[in-house]
Amino acid sequence: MDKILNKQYYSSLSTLELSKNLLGKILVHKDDEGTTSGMIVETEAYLCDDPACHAYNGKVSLRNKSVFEEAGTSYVYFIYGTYFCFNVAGNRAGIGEAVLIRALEPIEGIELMRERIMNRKRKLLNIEDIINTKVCNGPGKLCVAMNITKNEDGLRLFDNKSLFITTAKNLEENEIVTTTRIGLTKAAEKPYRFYIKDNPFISKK
DNA sequence: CGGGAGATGGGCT
DNA sequence: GCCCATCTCCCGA
Repeated sequence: MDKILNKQYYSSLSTLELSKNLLGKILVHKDDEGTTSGMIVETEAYLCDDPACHAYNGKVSLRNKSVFEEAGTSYVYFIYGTYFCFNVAGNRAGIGEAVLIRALEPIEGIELMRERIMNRKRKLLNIEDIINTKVCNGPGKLCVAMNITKNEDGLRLFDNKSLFITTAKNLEENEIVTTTRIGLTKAAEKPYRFYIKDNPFISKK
């Protein structure tokens, strides 16, 4: 039986290790509309000495405070006036590091995910993707599909009944591809993006 | 096909 | 005012 990842799990790994280790795990969100879940297939690491990280320069604001919380805390932020991105804080409290969840392979609640994407005001309607159940292939899109918003910011994923990550199969090192991050203007060359080799649900090659 | 532009709004990363 | 860890559409080839 899959178990909810606990506090010890999150705090025992470095943020880079956590980024790789979360691949293959299951993200679950339960809310009024139902349960959605998916296997994490793509992540990116953001470290505290990294110009692309929201915690770079150490300043804590209302927006980024969750990235400084203890490992295993959710950090959700709003971007491009349209989307949310879901991260898991890494390292210990006071150190601003996080893992961005970029893509999921849907498991539970696929119809609900489809509905949410179809019903959006600003449309997310790549019909080919929706037919192929690619409804979580990107950080903004998976937040729509799983209904993750600012309300889900700052939750302790190891101690929460509606939003958490569970164990699943462990991946071999050779199933993980390491490459550069996507969409950045700063520190774009760092090899901090990880995804499951040959998995069709990643956001892009 | 690949590249570029546009939508859109909160926080100044 | 301008930036942005996005996504889709549309254009030219």
